[in-house]
Amino acid sequence: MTVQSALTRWFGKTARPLPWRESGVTPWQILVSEIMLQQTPAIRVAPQWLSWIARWPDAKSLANASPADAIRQWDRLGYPNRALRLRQTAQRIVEEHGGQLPRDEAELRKLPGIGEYTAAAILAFAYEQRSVVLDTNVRRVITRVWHGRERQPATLGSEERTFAEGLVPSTAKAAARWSAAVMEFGAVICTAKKPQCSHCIIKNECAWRLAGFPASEIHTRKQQFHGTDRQVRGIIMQALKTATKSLAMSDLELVWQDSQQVHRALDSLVSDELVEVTKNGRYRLPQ
DNA sequence: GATGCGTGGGG
DNA sequence: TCCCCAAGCAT
Repeated sequence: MTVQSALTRWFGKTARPLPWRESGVTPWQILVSEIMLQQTPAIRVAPQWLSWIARWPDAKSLANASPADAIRQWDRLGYPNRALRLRQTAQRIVEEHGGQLPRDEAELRKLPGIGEYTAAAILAFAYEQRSVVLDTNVRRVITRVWHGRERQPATLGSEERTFAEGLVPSTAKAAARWSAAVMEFGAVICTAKKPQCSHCIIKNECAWRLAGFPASEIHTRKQQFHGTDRQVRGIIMQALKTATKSLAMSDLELVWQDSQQVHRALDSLVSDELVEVTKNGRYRLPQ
């Protein structure tokens, strides 16, 4: 039995009951889940997806919502730019695609917030087309099982794409199932931090295990979060989301000790159109 | 191609 | 406490 069929069978038996996997979920709703899942764990997305879909079940309804409503409904999923782009995509779909999500990869990639991974995921999971779905889970599983290394390269290159494409089954349905299976396998078994190798059904095929689990080099430290503009942006957005009216600069300067940094973070939020300046020079979510 | 962009949970 | 990481994208 090939690794592909083993993981696909495993997925069929043990897949987590995530709400966007239920029958009757539309391609648009799959897209909403994919945007929410960008850099956010599925367990945190699930309840937010349910309430979002209950409020805005299709592109048209979201297109008619205000940015402020979308940002507030996004709640604390992080990266609120995603909420804005999702709403912009809804408007584009209504205006340019008759309210229907495109089935074409190039058309999907033109939409704000949809990149290489998300376009491939839509093709596979919403339309059951053959595509090369390469997220962090798939890259990690391929690196370990086929190349015998612990960690994938920092940047995704053409060699990785070519190799991954060669693993995708030729028929559309099998390809879509494989992508779902290998992603799930990376998310719950072949995890980054504490892989469950004792429960792994392909341990005898794993090049990483056969090589004795060699550790990869520690990569350069990421940006520290505490004290960054990112943190201040989050605090400002939280203040504006909970406010019942617009806030003055003097209000916002109270949310962080460094008022220079508040100014800088606020400027970037305005530039991102996550914050609006009123005629009176006050601040609020974009109406 | 490196960097910026939230938030929360786990070790 | 601190650090890592989580279905990436845009610039």
